Amino acid sequence: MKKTQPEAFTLDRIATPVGEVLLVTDADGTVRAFDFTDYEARMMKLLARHYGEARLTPGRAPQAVRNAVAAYFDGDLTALDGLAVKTGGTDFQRAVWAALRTIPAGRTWSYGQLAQAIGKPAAVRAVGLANGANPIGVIVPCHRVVGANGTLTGYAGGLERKRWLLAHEASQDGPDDGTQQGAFALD
Amino acid sequence: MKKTQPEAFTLDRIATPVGEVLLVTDADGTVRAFDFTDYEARMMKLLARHYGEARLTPGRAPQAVRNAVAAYFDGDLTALDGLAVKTGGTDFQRAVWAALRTIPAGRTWSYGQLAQAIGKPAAVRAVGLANGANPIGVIVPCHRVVGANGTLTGYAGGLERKRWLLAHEASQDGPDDGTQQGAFALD
DNA sequence: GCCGTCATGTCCGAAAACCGCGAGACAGGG
DNA sequence: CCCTGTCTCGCGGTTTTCGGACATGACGGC
Repeated sequence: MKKTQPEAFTLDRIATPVGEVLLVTDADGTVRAFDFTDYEARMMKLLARHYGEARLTPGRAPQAVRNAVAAYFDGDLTALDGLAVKTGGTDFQRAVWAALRTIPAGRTWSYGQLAQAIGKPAAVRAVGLANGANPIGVIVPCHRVVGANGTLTGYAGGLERKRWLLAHEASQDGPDDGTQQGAFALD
Repeated sequence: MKKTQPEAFTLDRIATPVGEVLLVTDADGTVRAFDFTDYEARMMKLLARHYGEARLTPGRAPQAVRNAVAAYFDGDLTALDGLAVKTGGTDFQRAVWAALRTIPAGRTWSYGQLAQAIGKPAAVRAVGLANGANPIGVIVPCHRVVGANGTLTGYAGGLERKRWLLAHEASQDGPDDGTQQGAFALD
């Protein structure tokens, strides 16, 4: 029974403008999961899938990480870029998640563009799947992917939040950088 | 992705009258696996299943364990009884394997008796399955289980060896203890 | 006696379902 | 004619489900 000790993680909770978030870090201070409190069940399921009954002990994440999160929501859009993250998942999923982090704040990609970026232009739909299975929301910016026609299509934390995040990121440097960053519907 | 460090085991090889055996022990000297060399692939598969890519380093098992094994094959049939063992597997399987160790040398049970012993008299066939999945041959004496009519039915190390082991155990104290220990076919 | 039948737990492979897509066809409405 | 909304279909990983195979044995029919 014992299966090579369950690996101990720390579970922190932080308030943000879009609701409280859950932040899971390991002993090295590397981020393992990040999600909104009202989707806690989903996060737990992903953690269980990747790490097999990992032990979560409530506690405080490293100050550097907490600061970065706060800074991001405060308007410093690149504050999260330096954070170390680690995930489980299949090779394909990890490729998708890695590509996500290359999308700059304020910009959006379509699922097709993302598929192309990882060298599998036809795996468009699978990319959507992997996107939805992202265990580290916001920090790994899966919200920066929208439909080819600009619709938001979906978000694990609720479309409302996806809309808010994109607006938050777009509002900083204005729409004059030539890309279609403002193409999503603000309702 | 690293999954909670692989747990280090020692792999020893010992010569016996029925061929070389593989003996896997952990840092505590507890036996984790025991099988015949010509079925190495099967043992590796079981180890992988239970411990997920456990690291095996060739080496020497604790002398106490090596002595016990030698003593058993030399005629001291109870020499293995004191050895500590540890396994993975499901609750059901562990129940079966635990029950196996209560069968004294020189005696045999039927699969039905074994099923009854663990409180699931109907799970006869499942007991056979669990028996076949036993990662610690000989020490956990799965060879002491035979068909209700006395046929040997099967053995992961080859029926030849099952036959040898039973004969070895029966030859020591004679058939006059009243039980059906000599009921198996010696070919 | 010999044979088919059924209960039982676990693993394994195959198949299907599931989708946070996107391109193309088509019908309406200005 | 152009633009838009709706529908259909093919795409491709991942997860789930399902069915079979087994180290058996008790039972009911022939």
